Amino acid sequence: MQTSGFHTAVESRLLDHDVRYTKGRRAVVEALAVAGGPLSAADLSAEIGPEIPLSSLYRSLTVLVDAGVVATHFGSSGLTRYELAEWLLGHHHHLVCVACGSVQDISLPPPHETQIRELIEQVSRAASFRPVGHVFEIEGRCLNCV
Amino acid sequence: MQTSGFHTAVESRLLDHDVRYTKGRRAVVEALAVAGGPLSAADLSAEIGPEIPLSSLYRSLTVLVDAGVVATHFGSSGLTRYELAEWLLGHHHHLVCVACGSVQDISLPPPHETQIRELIEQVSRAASFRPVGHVFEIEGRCLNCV
DNA sequence: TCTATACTGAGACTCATTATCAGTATAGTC
DNA sequence: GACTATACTGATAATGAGTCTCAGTATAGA
Repeated sequence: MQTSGFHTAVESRLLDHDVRYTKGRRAVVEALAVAGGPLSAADLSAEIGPEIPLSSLYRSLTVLVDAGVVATHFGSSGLTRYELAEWLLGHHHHLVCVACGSVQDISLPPPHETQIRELIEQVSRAASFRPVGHVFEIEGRCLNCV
Repeated sequence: MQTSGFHTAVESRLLDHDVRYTKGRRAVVEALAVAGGPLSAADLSAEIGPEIPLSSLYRSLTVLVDAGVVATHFGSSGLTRYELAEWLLGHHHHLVCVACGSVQDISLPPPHETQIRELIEQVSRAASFRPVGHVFEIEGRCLNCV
């Protein structure tokens, strides 16, 4: 992924939220941009290095989530993972490995995505539920854990 | 849901795992059986009452999960919720309220379920991924939180 | 350069969950 | 029924992800 282009997009989005695009926040966005799926805070810390302490990392994540730049993902194993929001990364879904816990992004063929959207409309209407998003994940074993 | 019938099924399953079906474990299964969606440990404790302390409750849950009687669900807000396994409850999906965190079970019309299964096959094959299950959740606002 | 305010780093803290350990209940055997 | 091995429980301590606090630092705007 080209990490140069969207830094300005992220920066202007943060400015809209009266928030600066500092070194620590930039490091988080950079690390998420090159990842192939959502990362935990520990993953991020390992990726970025010790120059950003965990407390600052968590705070950066909170700010970025509030500004809609980063999305949270609560997958298996019960720890929070983070990834860039869909307006940066595009709509996608996840392959979750039940053995090693890794998460890989995939995108679905457009007709299937349409099917899912229709399904959501139909089911939500029946349940008087107002949908704002959906999670579709395939659980299984990745190439390394077969 | 009739809670009488499957206690014997659960008991025999636990016996297969060399594990007893004790009062505390029975209370957990009973509480999950009457719930309309996955419950957190705190929910369960409130439901069951103080006669089962939290430490025992968590242990019971661990045993039941290991035996395949209970399934874990890691939803938003980062806390683990528990529900009866699919062989007891039937295959279903979730409506997750982003406001109050509640989770409601739904089942999809069979043709849609078939669509999803086919989609999973297709996507997994393309990614050399061996699927064992899937999560499909609709996020939005429930009737109480509109 | 000055000032107000946002941000950072270190460490204390919270809270869900897990581990420990001594005591209790239970199944199987005599 | 008594005995024994083992599973189970309850209380409590420990763990670990994530949050809060506070003093010090950086930055934007004047």
